[in-house]
Amino acid sequence: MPELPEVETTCRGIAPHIVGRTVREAIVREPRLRWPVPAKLNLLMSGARFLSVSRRAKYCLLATERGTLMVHLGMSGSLRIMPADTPPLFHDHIDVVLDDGRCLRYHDPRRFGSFHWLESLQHPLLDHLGPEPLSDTFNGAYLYERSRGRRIPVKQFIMDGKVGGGVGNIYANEALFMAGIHPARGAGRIAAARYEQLANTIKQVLGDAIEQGGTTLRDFVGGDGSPGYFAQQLRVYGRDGQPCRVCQTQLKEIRQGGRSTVLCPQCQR
DNA sequence: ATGACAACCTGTGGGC
DNA sequence: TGCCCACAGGTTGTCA
Repeated sequence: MPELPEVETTCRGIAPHIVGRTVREAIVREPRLRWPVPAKLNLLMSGARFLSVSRRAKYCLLATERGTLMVHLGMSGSLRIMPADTPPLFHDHIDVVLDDGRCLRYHDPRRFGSFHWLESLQHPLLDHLGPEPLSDTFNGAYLYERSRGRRIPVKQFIMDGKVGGGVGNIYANEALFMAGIHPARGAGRIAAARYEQLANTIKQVLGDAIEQGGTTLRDFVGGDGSPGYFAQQLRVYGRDGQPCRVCQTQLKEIRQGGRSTVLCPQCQR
C-alpha cells in the first residue's frame, strides 16, 4: 500500500495528535512483523513524550526525549489515531496509548511492516538509503552519475533504496511516463538531460500525490482514517489496456523484477 | 559490485 | 457456488 506520499500523509496526519503527548503504555498484540517488535517496547516507551514526527524514505520517525520509534508500513500497514477504548479489529497489532485517552493504532494484515526503537538516529536500515527524492541532492546530475555502468532497467534503478530513498512502484511508473522514458531502458544508457527530466517528474508526481493525500488503491488511509485521492490522477499505473491519456495508444503491461510496469509504447522510448 | 530471484504473509479477484 | 492460482503499495537476504 504505502509509498512515500502515503507515508508522508500518515506522518502529517498523526503529528498534531501525538507531539507533546506522553505515552501511557504500548500494547503489542502481535510482535511478528517484518522483524520482531522489541519485547520491551512497553518498558521503553511508557512515560516518554513525543517531540516530533518526521520521515526518512518510507520510515516514520516518531521522536521522544528518550529515543525514536521507527515505523515502516510495509505493503499493507497503517497508523491511525483513535480513542484508546476502540475495540481492536483483526490485524490491529499494536497500540501506543497516549495520555489523552487516545491511541496510535497500527494495523497491518500482511505484517511486512516493522517497529524499531532507536536510541540514536542511527540504524543499519537507514544507513545505506539514498537521498530523499524531494531533496535538492536528488537531481539529474546525481542520477546520471549513479547510473553510469549500470545495466539494470531504469525503473528498477530508481526504485532501488540505495539510489533514492523510497520511490515505489506506482510513482516510478508515473514518473517514467511523464519523462517519456521507457522503463526497460538500461539505466546506464540514458543521457544526462533525460535524467534531469526524470528527477523533475519524480519530484512532481510525489509532490502532487502528497497534496492529494496519497493514493488509495484498496485500503490506504491516512492518520485520520481518510483515503487519498491521487488514484484518479494516475496516468499509467493500473491502466493496462486503456488508452494513453496523451496519444490514445493502448497502454501495455510488462513485468520487471516481479513488479508490474505499465507504459505507453508510443510516448516512452 | 551487480543483478536475478526467493522469501516474508494475508487478502482478493479472476478463471474454470 | 467453490476452488486454486496469480498477484498486490516493500524490502532484505542469498546466490551466481
